[in-house]
Amino acid sequence: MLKQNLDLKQNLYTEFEIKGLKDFRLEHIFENGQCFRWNALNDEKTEYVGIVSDGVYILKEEKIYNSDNNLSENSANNLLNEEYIDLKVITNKKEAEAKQILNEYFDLEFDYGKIKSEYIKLNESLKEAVYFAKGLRVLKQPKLEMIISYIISANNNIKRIKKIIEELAAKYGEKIVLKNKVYYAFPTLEKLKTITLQDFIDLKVGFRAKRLFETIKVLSYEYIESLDELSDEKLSEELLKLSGVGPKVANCIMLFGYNRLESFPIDVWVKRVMQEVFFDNMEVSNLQINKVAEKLPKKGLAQQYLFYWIRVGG
DNA sequence: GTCCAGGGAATCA
DNA sequence: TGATTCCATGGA
Repeated sequence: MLKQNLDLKQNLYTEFEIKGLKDFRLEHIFENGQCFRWNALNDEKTEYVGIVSDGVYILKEEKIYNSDNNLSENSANNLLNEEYIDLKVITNKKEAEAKQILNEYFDLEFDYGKIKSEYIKLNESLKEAVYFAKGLRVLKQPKLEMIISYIISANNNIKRIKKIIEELAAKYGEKIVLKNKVYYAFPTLEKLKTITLQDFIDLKVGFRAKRLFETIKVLSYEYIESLDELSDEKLSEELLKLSGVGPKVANCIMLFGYNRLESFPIDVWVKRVMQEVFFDNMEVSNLQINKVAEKLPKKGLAQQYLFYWIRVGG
């Protein structure tokens, strides 16, 4: 009897809508390399399931409409800021808490209209990228998860990174049930500290095993949170002390975990698109790329539009 | 400065 | 199909 109640309780879920979202498209947000725990549920990529700390969320784009409340086609020709979207949410969390978490996670208070209008005046290619990825947002993701995930990401591809993180969560994370399906939260730091070097090798993280093991040993939640007080420069300095964290990884952690919109991670794709847009396809150093990037306001955000544009539009 | 480390996806022949 | 290339970091 007791067990049955427990199962029933685990299968409780909440369903609600968030209405009138601007600058918001699930595909643009989830398919640009900033997160690893969201998976599309349909080919149109209008419905996703994902995990945020200890919550599972099924998100579905319900209705897209313009300011006159007319239904709108998903067309690249639509003017910026014209579209609104209603999002259906199914979650194991209570409605009020879920709303608060999603509001923070998607940074819904941040106004993309202003920065987008700056970008489209700045450069033709950037304008094209912004129109192409108009529903893109930079997520505010859990910091520990970002540190570990981006160490795993070093010299790796997104598909495999996702697979490794899924396995890590399945082995060491808390179980979460939603609609009779089982999901796993990203492991807590306490749990991560129980993972041996051999365990990491068994997870097939390759040469990153030692880096992960070493870094987890020195981390604490207090330390991770305290870094939030630092300037961009100091934060970067601290992150670079961690084993497995170089300039690219540090910038990813800063941009996606600490919401530092001036961080500019340069991977092979960003290098490619920057060379194409600003250097007439000439081979240049990261130093030169950074110099050009300095001229872009909130350059981490600009980097995201360009990355999505070159990878998906390309 | 140059080389290499696992692993698997992507791209090539 | 099988071979080759790609990928970000750190240690030798």
